[in-house]
Amino acid sequence: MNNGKYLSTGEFAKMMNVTKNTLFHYDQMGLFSPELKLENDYRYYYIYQSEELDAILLLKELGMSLTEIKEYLKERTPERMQELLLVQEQQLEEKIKSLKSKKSWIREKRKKIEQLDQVDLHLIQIQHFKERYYIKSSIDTPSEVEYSYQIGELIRKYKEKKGKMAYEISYLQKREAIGTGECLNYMDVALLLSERPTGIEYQVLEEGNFVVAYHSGHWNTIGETYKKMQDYINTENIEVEETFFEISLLDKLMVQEIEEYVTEIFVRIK
Amino acid sequence: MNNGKYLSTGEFAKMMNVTKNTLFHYDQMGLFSPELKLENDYRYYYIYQSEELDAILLLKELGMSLTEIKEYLKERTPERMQELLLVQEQQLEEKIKSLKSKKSWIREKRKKIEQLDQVDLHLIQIQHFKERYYIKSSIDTPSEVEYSYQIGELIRKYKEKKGKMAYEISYLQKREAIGTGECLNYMDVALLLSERPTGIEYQVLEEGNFVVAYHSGHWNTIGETYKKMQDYINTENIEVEETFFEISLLDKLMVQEIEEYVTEIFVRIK
DNA sequence: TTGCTCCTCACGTCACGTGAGGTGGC
DNA sequence: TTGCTCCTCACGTCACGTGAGGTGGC
Repeated sequence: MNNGKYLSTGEFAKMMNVTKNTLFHYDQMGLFSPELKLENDYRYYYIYQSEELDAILLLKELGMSLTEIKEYLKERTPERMQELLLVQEQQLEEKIKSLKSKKSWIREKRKKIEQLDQVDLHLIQIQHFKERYYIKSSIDTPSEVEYSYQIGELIRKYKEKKGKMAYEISYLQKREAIGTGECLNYMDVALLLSERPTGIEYQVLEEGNFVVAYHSGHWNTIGETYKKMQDYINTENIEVEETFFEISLLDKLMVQEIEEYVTEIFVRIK
Repeated sequence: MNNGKYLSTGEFAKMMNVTKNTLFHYDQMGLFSPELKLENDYRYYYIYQSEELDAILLLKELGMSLTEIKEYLKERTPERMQELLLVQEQQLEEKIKSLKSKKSWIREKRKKIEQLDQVDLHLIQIQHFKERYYIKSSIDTPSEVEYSYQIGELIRKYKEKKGKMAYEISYLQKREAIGTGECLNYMDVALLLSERPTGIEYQVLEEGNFVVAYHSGHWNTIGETYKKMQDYINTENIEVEETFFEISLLDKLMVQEIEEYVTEIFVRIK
C-alpha cells in the first residue's frame, strides 16, 4: 500500500505532527477516520485528508471540544461554516488582545526586576513612566481590614467587567498626610493598570517624570522612606502632585521573607 | 470570620472567577493554600493572596502545568522569576504571531465563501489579490499518485520547519499546456501561504490583478473552465503570466458531495 | 426550623499517553 | 529470522466537574 497516495497511520501521524494514538482516538470517536480500512484493520489515509485534519486541529486550538467539532462536521454547509468562522474570528481577536496585554505586563514586571539589580535602593531618583490607569476606592476609616475589604471590592468589580489584564494593588497617600507621620493611613486603595479598562470608572495617571523611592523590608518602617522622599523633594525644589502611589515590586511572588520585600513609591512631577 | 480581611472559599472563588473546587484542588495538591484554616476545616483566604493566584492562573494560561508552577514557587527568587518571565515573554510572542496568522486565514476563507454567494460562478472576472507565497514541488511524471506524494512531501517539509500557518493545497498549470487539452497534467503542486515562511525555499506570488474563474463540480471537466478562461483572455486581449493556480474553495470541509465542489483558478495579469 | 454555605469523599470526564501482548509484510 | 510497523485492549493522567451525604452558623 505504500504507493504514495495513501499513508499508514504512522506516516500520516508524522506528517501531521500528531501521535498515532491521536489518530486512533479520532477514528474511534468517529471524528476523523481514514479513507481506507483494509481487512487486516490497517488504516490508510488519503493525502488530501490533511486539510480536514488541519481544520479540526485549528478548531480545537481555538477552544472547541472534539464533540463540538464533530457536531459541526456532521452537517457541513458553507452557511454554517460562515457562522463558525465569524464567531471564531471574533474570539481570536479577544484572545490576541488578552495575550498582548499579558505580554506587556510580563515585560513591565521583568524590567522592574532588572532595574532592582542595578539601582541603589537607598537612592531617590527621577524616572519617566508611561501613561497608566487606575480604578480606586476611598477609605473612610483606615484600618487593615478596611483596606482588604475595599481591595476585594475593586478586584470583584474589575473582574465582573471582564477585566482580564494584570493589575497591581496600590495604596494612595495624600501629600498632606506625610508630614503628619500618618503614613500608614491611606486615603485610597487602587488597582493600577497599564491599559485603559472598559465599562468601569477609572482615573488616568498621566505620562511624565516621577520622583521614585524604594522601601526595603516591612511596611511598618515605610514612614522613614516617605520622609526621605519629602526631604529630597524639598531640597531639590521639585513641585509634585498630590497623590503618592505605593506598589510592591518584590513580594510573595518572588521572595519568601517579609524582610526582603521591596515597595516602590512614586509621585508625579508637575 | 466575615470581617472583610479574610474571605471564605466561596467568596474568594467568586472574586477570582474560579470554582470552589479549583481552590480545593490547588489546596490539596499543595499549590496554593489559604492563609488560615480553622479547627472546623473552614478555609480562609487573605485578600492579598489574589496576586499569587492571579500569577498562578497566568502561568497556567501560558501553558505551564500545575506541577511545574508548584516547582517554581517552591524556591522563588527574583532571578528565577526573571528567567521564567523571559521565557514566557518569548513564547507569548510566538503564540500571538500564530494566532494572528490563523485569524487572517479565517478572514480570507470567510471572505471567499461570502463572495461565492454574490458572484455568478460562470462569470470570469478580474480581481485584486495581495501578495502571497508558495512552496512548490515539481512533478516529473504526472499522475494522481505522484501529486499526492509530492503534496505529502511539501506538507512534511513545511511542518518540519515549524510552519504553523494555514496553507492551501494548490496545483500549478503552465499556460502552454492549456491549449493542448492536457489540463489535468500539472507541472507543479504547491502550498499557498498568506505569510512569508521561514527556513524554507519559497516563491513570491506578487500582489496585483488576476483573471479569476470558478469551476463547479468534478475536476474531470475542469478543462472546459480553462478553455473559457483562455477565450476570455484572448478576446479581452489581456497579457497574463505563465502560471495558472488552482485551489479548492468549497471542498470536503464544507460540502459532502463532490458535485458541489468549487475550484478557483487564477492567473496574474502582467 | 429554614436556607445557605462549608466540608470531605468518590466517581466522572475530556483528550489523549503509555505500555502490554500479539500480528504481519519485506 | 530480524526488525520494524501495525493492531487492539486496558489502564493511567491531568485538571478539574459533579453530585452525595453530612455539618454548622444566623
